[in-house]
Amino acid sequence: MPKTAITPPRAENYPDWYQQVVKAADLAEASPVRGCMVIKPWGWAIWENIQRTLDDMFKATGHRNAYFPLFIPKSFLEKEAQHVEGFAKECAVVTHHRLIEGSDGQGLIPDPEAKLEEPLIVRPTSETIIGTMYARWIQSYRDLPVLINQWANVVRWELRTRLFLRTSEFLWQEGHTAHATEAEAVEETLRMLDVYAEFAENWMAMPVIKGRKSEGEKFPGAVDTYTFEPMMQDRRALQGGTSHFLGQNFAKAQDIMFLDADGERKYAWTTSWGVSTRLVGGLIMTHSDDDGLVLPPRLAPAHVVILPITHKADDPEAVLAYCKSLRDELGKQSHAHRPVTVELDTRDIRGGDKNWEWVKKGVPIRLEVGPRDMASDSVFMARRDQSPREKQALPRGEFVEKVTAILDEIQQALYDRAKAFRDENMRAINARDKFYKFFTPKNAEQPEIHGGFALAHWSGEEAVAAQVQKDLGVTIRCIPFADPLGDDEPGKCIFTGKPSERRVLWAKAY
RNA sequence: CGGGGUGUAGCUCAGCUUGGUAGAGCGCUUCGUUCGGGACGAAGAGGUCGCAGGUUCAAAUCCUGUCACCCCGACCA
Repeated sequence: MPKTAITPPRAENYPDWYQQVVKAADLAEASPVRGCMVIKPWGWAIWENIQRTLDDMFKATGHRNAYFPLFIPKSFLEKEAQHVEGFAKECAVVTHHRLIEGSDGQGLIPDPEAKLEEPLIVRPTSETIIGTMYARWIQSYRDLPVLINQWANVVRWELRTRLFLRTSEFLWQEGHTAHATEAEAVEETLRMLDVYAEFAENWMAMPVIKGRKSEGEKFPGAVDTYTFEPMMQDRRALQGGTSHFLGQNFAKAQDIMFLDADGERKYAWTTSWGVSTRLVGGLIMTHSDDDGLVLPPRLAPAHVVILPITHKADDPEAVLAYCKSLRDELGKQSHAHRPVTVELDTRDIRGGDKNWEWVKKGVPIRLEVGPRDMASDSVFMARRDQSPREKQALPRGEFVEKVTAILDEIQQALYDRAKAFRDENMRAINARDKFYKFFTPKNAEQPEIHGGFALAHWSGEEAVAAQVQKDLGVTIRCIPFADPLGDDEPGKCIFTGKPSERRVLWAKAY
């Protein structure tokens, strides 16, 4: 029997560990369609919780949901030059609208008679189609701001995919707003970045660094891209989500104009912002351990799982009844705006298998309830943030009363642990050779987990950043709003010696 | 799109060099013993060996073609 539920452990082969966690928790699996995944019920339930929470936050900041088409006429994509350049090479294209029987057993082939006049692109993002509609809707400054979000799937034909982190089709939300003034649009962009960061930290228990993307890393067509970057347990950064200030670039490309109070016709200022199913990948890589998935209680599909131990009870039905009443009682408690959710696992499989299955699924609290507990009116509890073998007996009443507090404690413990890990692996670096050493594995054949977040001065030259990326695979993750180590002073670029306004965050990234 | 590799049972793979018509482990089903813990024994179900041609008395095995997938790069939420 392996010492841990997941083989290999993180330290041995991190990418493989990740795949095994996804598989063991039954979150998703590869589908027959290249690069596209099937999200299974447990994974989908996590996504639903993410969606619900974010959706509430979007509504609370004044946004409404709407829906725009999956297909975008090719010409729309062509309107914004940088935008085309950024996305053209990874688009799925629809060219026909009918299939016919081919000759010689070719099977079905596109009907040449049914070729589309203009190809349709499966949206890689919806700025162009939504902007086109905004151009129709916006006439006057009184029509502004337009604050709309859509939950949708998008397709980017990625060459290499990984479950949740990068799939050809992925699910996301994309907010698209239009404003009368630049200041308002910038404020919106930053507000939504804050919403994301708050969600990441308070719900996902995932500490993040907020900042602006460098020129080389920003969204195609944006004036400024803002991002939040958490550290995964292999010390790489994950771009959690982005919020873009689009200036008037898209408004000009799509004629989004309004008549202002001063009687002048002006271009609107637009923003867009999104997070995707990639967050599930981030959640996994932030908290999970060598025994599988670890879920923060606030997003867990189930808070508590009850494992009845009935095999040697005189009266198994009585144990089950005890478990059911416990479930109902717990369900009356609430945690983070939703009722405490309880799974009662009555399946006829071995207790050990059953227990480990829920360990691997990451449920925050497991309760073993058997005749002994029933006799003493107690429960036997194990927490997912502690060792799988660490269990404690608690009086039933006390447990029910404390369950919310225990869940809060687990939520906090996960955040603290993730933050401590990140802080341990983040440092200011003031010399080029130290920087290169930091990001170079000791064993090049089988690179161990190394590096982390480096805060180093950089003068803003893209060529320098490109060279670093080429040498080390390290990129500028963001120009932090506030230096996470507290040094916001200007200095000199560690690569060129040229003046630098502030330290920027460097890391290997997903 | 470059470089490497692999397609055999639900999964992981052996068999291929030296052709003789299919194997293991895990998983699954049933029974029994166990069990506050990922146990053990017995019996059983399950594959036209990616696909199409060719060579041969005979092809998982040799040849040709083709498709798909994986890994490493480049690109990317």
